[in-house]
Amino acid sequence: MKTRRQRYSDSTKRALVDVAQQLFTENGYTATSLDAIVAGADVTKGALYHHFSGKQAIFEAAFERVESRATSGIAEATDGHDDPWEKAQAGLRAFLGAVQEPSYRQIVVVDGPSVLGHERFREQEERSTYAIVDQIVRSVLTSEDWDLDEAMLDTFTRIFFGAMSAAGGSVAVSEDPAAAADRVEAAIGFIMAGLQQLLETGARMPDAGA
Amino acid sequence: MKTRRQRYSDSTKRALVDVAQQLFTENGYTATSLDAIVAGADVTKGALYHHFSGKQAIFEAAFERVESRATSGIAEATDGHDDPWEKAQAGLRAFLGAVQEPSYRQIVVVDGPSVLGHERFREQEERSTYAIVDQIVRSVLTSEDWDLDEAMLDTFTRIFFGAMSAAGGSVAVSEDPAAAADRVEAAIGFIMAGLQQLLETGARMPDAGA
DNA sequence: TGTCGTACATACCGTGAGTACGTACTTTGA
DNA sequence: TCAAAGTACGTACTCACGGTATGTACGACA
Repeated sequence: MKTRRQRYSDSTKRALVDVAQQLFTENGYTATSLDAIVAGADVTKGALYHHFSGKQAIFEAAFERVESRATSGIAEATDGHDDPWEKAQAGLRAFLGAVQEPSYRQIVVVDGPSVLGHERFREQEERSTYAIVDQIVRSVLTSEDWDLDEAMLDTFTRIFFGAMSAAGGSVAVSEDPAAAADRVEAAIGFIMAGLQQLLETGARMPDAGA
Repeated sequence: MKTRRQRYSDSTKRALVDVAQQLFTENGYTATSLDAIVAGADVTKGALYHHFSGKQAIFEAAFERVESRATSGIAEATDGHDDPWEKAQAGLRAFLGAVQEPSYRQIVVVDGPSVLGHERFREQEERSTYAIVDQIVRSVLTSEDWDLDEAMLDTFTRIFFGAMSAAGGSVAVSEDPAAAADRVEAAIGFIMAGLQQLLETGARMPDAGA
């Protein structure tokens, strides 16, 4: 049972993150001042510094919210598909959609690494969108007929995650995003099909541990 | 013929970029003050603002230098190979090496997008490392026996470029970079081999224009 | 009903990017 | 050769912004 005080508190905190997310999305991190955020939320710096330890902290709150929304969106899209291949298709489509959202592009892709730092950024990603991609890649590249060791599966996930992120970014700036997204889906589908075929024919990795 | 004044001028400018690159690499963009840069170069802010329009401009100078060094390093590695496949192997290896350099990781990968902005960042990349990757991908994925249209080749380049960047980043933070690099090379080689095999057997893209 | 902690507001400080202006030196033209 | 002009800086300052220190009102709880 939330007390009345807590409800007020929660609402101002939510208002702060709301405004922060919007301003960070529109102007980027450095061009967004705390004064603008507290003005937009109709509070003062005292309130902000009561709820957050500083600018980076409120950015991270917005970051987590955006990542979380993207993650649940993708998870929702993959649910209901049992076939790994269909699941991958649906996930890829949802991923490409999520990456095109302005908030995601600016807060996660552009400002995320520099504000949070590389390792903290990776931590955040690894327990959200990356985790989903990892799961999908594993289900598609794993079978009774062949096996890849753990390190190699990780490598493939990294590669596909990077490929999809970059592709998503190019889709977003394309003049015909729908067509670009179709091309990306086709290309990645093609790549996965080639991989499966190679694995089925029992091809060995080209000197993986040289 | 350079006048004496110009030589002095050039040397201070070079000194400024030298120090800037080092400090940006060590501390990141925002944590590097212009005062620290001019102190390291033994000049004053007047000198800096005479040569550069501001902090972003001197960052961009450092950025271009780092990108240029990476580009020439990769180009050097691919030269001398005539076979597209060997060229791709050498280029990939050089790319993975370049991405591991601290200056490249911090200035280009981490701070680049947020400081320069997404579109300006893309411009810079497109005329340096991206151009090389594009060339290599084209040479490997083009043959007399099959053809991909221009847009599809672009898509593949984007995908491979993103894959290699992400993979390079993970190689750099790995505890055994050499082994990680080997795995990445193997994985990408595997992907390319699968693609070639699919193309040779005349497989069509899975509904590319659906 | 008093007191204690929470949820803010207000006033202030320090840092750092950017600017205005001064100055020495060097090239250029008569 | 000597003034005039432009270049390559140095010095001193402003201002915006992140952060802090301190005050205060109000709900919870005894």
